[in-house]
Amino acid sequence: MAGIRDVARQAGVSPATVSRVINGTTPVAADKRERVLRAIEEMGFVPNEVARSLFKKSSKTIGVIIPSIRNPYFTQLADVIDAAAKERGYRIVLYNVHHDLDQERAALQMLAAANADGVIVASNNEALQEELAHYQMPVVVVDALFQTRQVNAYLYCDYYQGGRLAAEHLTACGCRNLVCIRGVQGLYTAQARYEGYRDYCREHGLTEQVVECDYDFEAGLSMTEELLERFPQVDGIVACNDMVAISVYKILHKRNIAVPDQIQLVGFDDIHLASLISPELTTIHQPIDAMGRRAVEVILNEGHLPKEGRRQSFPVSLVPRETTRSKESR
Amino acid sequence: MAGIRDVARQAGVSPATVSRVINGTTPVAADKRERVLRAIEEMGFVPNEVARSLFKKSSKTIGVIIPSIRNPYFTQLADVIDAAAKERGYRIVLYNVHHDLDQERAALQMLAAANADGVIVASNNEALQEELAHYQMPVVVVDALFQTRQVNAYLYCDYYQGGRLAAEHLTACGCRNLVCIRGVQGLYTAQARYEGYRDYCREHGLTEQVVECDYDFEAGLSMTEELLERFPQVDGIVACNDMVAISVYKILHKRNIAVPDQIQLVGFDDIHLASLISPELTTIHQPIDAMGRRAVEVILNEGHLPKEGRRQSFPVSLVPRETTRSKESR
DNA sequence: TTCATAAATGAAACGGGTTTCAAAAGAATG
DNA sequence: CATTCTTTTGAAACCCGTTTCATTTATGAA
Repeated sequence: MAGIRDVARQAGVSPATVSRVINGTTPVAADKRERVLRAIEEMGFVPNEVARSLFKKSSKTIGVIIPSIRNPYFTQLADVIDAAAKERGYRIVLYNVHHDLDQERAALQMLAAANADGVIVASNNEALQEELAHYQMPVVVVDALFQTRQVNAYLYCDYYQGGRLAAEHLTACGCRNLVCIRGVQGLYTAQARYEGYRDYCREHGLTEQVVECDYDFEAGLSMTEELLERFPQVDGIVACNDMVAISVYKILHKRNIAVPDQIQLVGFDDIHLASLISPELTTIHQPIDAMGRRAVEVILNEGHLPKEGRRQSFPVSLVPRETTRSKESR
Repeated sequence: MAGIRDVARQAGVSPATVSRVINGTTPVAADKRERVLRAIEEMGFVPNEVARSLFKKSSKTIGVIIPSIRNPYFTQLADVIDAAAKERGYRIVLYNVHHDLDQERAALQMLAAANADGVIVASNNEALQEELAHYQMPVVVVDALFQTRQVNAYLYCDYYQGGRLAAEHLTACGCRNLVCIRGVQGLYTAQARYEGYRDYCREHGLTEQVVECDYDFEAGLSMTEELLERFPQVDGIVACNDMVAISVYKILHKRNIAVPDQIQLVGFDDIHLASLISPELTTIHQPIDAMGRRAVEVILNEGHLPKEGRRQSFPVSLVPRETTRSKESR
C-alpha cells in the first residue's frame, strides 16, 4: 500500500503538503496541488484511516449496540441510525450483543478503544448503565430508561400510554376478557406497557389477567399455550411486542381460533412485519425512525439533549388493522 | 485516558514491559508483573485499539457487507458470521449498503483503510467484483457467483437445484399450472433459480410461465397482482425468495384465494420467518449457518478455499410446510 | 568465585497521517 | 530597492502501543 510519504516523493513535495491537499486545511500552490493530486491518482493512494484516527482521536464512527440482530425492531432502528449517520458523514459500527452483558461490555470497550465518536445503546441492562458513565464519549440510550440516570440522554417512547391504548382499543372493540402478555418485569420498557394496561383495567372495572413472557418468538409460543389454559374465557390479548403477537397468532391459528372474531389481538412496536403478515397486525406504533434520527443528532451534539433535560419521550399511537374488529364491523 | 506510559510510570517499569505483561509476549518477573497489573487495575487502563492496529496492521476485524439490513436473510447470515467470528476472537463490522454500488465501494475502502483482516461480501454487483481484486485483504463472496471470477472464494448454494426442487414439489402436490416469480435476471442467484424451474418444466412438458420481480416485499405485492391477471389459471407459485412469498400470500389471502387448496406456494431461503408465520411457508432451505461459518473459516485461512478450487457450493433442500399440500392430503 | 549463557528489561524506532513551528518565498508598502 | 507583513512549505514532533536490539541481570557450569 502506498503511503503519504510515497506520494510526497512522487510529487516532489513534503508529506505535510500532501496532507494539506487531501484535507484542504491550508491553501497549497496550484501547481503543487496539481502534482499531488496526480500522484494520488496514479498510485491509487487511500489515506490509512487507522493512522488518521489515532491522531485525530475521532474515527467518524458511531457505535450502535443492539441486543439482537434477529429482532426486526432493532434492525429497523439500526437501519435508520445508519441512514441518518451517513447523511452526516459518519458511519456506524453495529454490535450485536446477543442480550449478553459481557458482550455489551466488550463492545463498549472496543468502541472506546477505537475512538468512536459516540455510542447508541439499546440496552435494558441496569448494570451496564453504571459503566456507561465511565466513558467520556457521548452515549445515548434508546428504548430504555432507568431510575438511576447515569447517562445524559435517554430516548424512549411513552410505553405506558401504549399499554393504555391497547387495552382501551380492545375494550372499544368489544372485548371483556383482556389478558396481557407482559415482558419480563424490572425492564422499564416492559413494565410501563404493563402498567398502562393495568391502570386502564382498574379504572374501568376490568379484571387484570397477566402472563409473563420473554420478548422472543419461542417464548411467545409456549406462553400462549399457557395463557389459553389459564384464561379460557379470553377474548382480547395485549402482547408485549409484535414478534410475540405473531407467535400468539400462530397458536390461535393452529387451534382454529378465529382472529379477530373469537379473540382480538394487539401487538407493540409496529415493525414493518406487522403490516406485512396476514392478517395485518393491529399494534402500537413506535416512531422508530424519529427516535433513531434523534439519537444521531444527540450524539453529534456531544450526547446532550439541549434543553429538554436528560430524557426525551416519543409519542405512541394505535394502528388498527386486521387482528381487531374494525369500526365498520363493530 | 491513561496511556501505557502512565501505567509504566506508576508501576516503575518501562512501557515495553507493560506491553509484554498485557500481551504475554515475553516472560516478565513476577513482582513487576504484579505491579503492572495493579497499576492497570487502578488506572482503569484499556489499550488503545487504534494505536495497536496501526502497528499490527490487523484489527481483529472482519468486515461484512450486506445489501440490506431489512432482509432477514442477510441479518441471519450476519448473525452466524458474527457468532463464528467471535468464537475465534474476531469481531465483525457490518456495513449495510442499501443495494448501492457507491456505498459498497465506500465500505470496502473503509475496511481496507481500517486494516480489516478480511471482508465477507454479499453482493451481486459485477462491477464491484473487479474492484475486489485490487485489495490485498482476503475477500469472500457469499450468495453470488460470477463468470469472471476475480476473487478467490465464492460461497453459494445450488440455486439451480432449488428451482428444480420447487417445481418438482409443486408438481408432485398436484399443480399443473406453475408460475415462477423470478428475481431480476442477470443476477446469478436469481437466474439459476429460474433455470432450475425452467428446465424442470421443459423436461416434464409443463408450460413455463414467468413474472419478474425485485427481491423485496413491495415488489412482491404488485407483481402478484400482475401474475394473477396474466395467469388466472395458476395453481402453483414459485417465489424467488421468502419475503416475496410472504407478500404473495398476503395478496392471495386478501383475495380469499385459499392456500394451499386453490394455489400452492413455495418460497426460497428458509429464513426463520418462513416457519414463524401462519401458515408456515413451504420453502427451499439454504444452509445459511453453514455458509456463514465457512465464510469466516475461509477468511481466517487467508481467503483461500484450500483444495476445492475457488468456489464452494452448498446443497439446498425442500422443506414441505403448510403452503403446499402435505403427503397425507394428496 | 569466575566466566559463559540465558533470561529479563529499557531505550528507541516504528507505523502512517496530522499539526506545529519556524524558515523560506512571495506580496505589499515606503 | 529595502523592509515588513503574509502566505507557503518542510522538518520534526506527535498520537500510542509494539517490537527490535542492545544492555543489564540472573542462572548455571567450571
